[in-house]
Amino acid sequence: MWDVDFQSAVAQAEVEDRERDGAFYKIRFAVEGGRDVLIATTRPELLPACIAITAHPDDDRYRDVIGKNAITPLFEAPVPIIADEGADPEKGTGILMICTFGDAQDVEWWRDLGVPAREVIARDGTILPAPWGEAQWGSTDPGRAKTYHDKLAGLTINQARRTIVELLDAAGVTEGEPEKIRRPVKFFEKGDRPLEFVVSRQWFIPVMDKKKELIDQGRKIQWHPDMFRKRYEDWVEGLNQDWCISRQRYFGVPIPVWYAIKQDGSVDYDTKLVPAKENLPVDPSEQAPPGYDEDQRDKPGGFTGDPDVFDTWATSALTPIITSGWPDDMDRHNKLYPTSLRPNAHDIIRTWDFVTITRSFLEDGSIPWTDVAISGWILDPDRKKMSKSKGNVVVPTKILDEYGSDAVRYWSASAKLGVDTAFDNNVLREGKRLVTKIRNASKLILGYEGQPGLPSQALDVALIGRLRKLVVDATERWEAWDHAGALATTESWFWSDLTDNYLELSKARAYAGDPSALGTLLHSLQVVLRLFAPVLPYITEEVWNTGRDEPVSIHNSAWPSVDQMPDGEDDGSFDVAVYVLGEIRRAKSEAKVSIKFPVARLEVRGPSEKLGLLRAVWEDVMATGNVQDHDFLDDDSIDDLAVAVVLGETQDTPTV
RNA sequence: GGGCGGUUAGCUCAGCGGUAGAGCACUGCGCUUACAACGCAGGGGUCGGCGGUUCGAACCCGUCACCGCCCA
Repeated sequence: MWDVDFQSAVAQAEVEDRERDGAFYKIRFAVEGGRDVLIATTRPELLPACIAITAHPDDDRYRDVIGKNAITPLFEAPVPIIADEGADPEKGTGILMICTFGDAQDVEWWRDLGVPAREVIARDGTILPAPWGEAQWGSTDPGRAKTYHDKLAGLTINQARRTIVELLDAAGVTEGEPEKIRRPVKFFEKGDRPLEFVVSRQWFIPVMDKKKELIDQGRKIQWHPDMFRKRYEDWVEGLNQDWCISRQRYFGVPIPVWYAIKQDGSVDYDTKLVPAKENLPVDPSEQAPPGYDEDQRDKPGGFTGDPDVFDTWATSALTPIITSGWPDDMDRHNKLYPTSLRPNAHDIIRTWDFVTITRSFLEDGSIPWTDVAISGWILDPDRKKMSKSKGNVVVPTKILDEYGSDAVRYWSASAKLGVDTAFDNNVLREGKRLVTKIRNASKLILGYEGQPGLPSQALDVALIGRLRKLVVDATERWEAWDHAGALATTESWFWSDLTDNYLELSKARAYAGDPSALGTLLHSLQVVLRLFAPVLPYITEEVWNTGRDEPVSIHNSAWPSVDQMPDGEDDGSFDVAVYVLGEIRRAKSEAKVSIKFPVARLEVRGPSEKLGLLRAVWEDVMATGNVQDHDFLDDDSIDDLAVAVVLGETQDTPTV
């Protein structure tokens, strides 16, 4: 496939289908022996390249003409009418022309039928002149064919289409108005002109015969999420061309091949001159092949260099092999390869992932990575794909300046692997908020004075128990490739358990220098900082080193493990404390008084078991709620604690 | 046309068999000595529709609709 604008071949992986308006033109072909047929085509300008006509074998309308010859209008070329299941009876008139080269299907037919090639489209996208009457250009009236063809030669494809339709109309062989249709047209993914099939010399890596092996290679790799492995397999399964690796571009790695030039001055492409492996890399436009001198370049009996370069993908595909030291440091290579992780979005599975897997397989049968992590796209707020040309993109430097680097990392880490997410400034704000919260909470914890000890008080032991659960949970999520879940569970514990509740409940004791409270606070901070560290590297590093004489990076510290933590078990006292404190807070909120407002008397009624838990943490609840007097009433007839809050005298009557 | 995702509070998204969640937005209160770029409290959802399995379904199965992606 050839891009007229880029003047280069492109590979299947770089091609995308785009819906475009088109039309079926209906053209009448005479059939030898009487009747005629009306073929439908979207590309009438390819009529001179018509080499056969085909209809579905089960299509009764055309069964009688299969095997006969038809005559192309204007050019009077006899072409065979063949039956092929690739012809869709539902489309157009059900009978169509096969040309060199309209599309991939045409190329296939051309190969299968072994009919001559009639090349009409030049590499610059114009119509080539044709030697009607000679070898492959058979016609019952070469003079007439040439006359028509001359009117087309040199025109662009679009001009030629208009011109030939006029000529056909004038000849009275079209029928009715063209039928408007939408149909997919192949484009180079970075181009904006339809691709053409042209005849050119290119280098290919055979992959069509290795589909099974390449799918097997994909199965040796862990895909996260696994559904994207299927995406890869579908792509390999659907390949219909070998991998075209040569490009006609200014830059790139030169293809290290020369060709001999015959005595008559023509290039002998069958005599390839290849450099010795140890002499690579080689630039055939600068260097001469073995056994030749530079002054023999482009001369009869001399040589010429291959002018092409490798496709970007063909060279990029070496990345995991090269970064691990190949071929100079094979010890390092053997140690580091296959590499562990390839992260990319789902749109380049067919490029990066495919070509790299293919390249490694061809090199030594290896896989390039053990794991592939496929991220979703960040869509614009209207859930449309971001694109530079549409301008609906996020400018990284702008959000980095506005929210900070940790907040941007928070935002990207919040998106679940493989899930497309609409861009939302609020997530960045949330990240920035979290960073601020971590800084403030750390300031409080590190600002306490006193000697930290092991957690011994009921509330402290319970918090450590909950922290142990968090460590297990977050670790499991990381190991399951769920970074978003690990972050969410860590953030939830930090915000809810630690700052909203424990920091408040522990204040009285912490300000008094209670070793159990101080030890619990410091340990909790050290653990939660390390859980946050992969996502928030800067704030965690900053806090980690606060007060240290010799900075030590948190990113070199060990991941938290429950084996390294103080004992602790959540016996339910934490929830009881939070519940009773919540009742006090609500009563004050409903009374529209400050959170500091004294509770004259608190009456708690409920099962003795829960009252027991409350008694264990009562000192903390009482101090936090500013409770002056209390009464606990055993009542095993109810399941939950019932809390009655009697507020003290107000100095100012609150307005309601 | 085939395949794969998605559809949960106004918005962005978690949850994926056991009493509906978070942040933002909204309402009320509160400058409480970590934090007003904040805190506390509160309102708001028959988890796209319809069937089925189950003691029990947002979650499993079937089907339809709509959105998106990949491939023809």
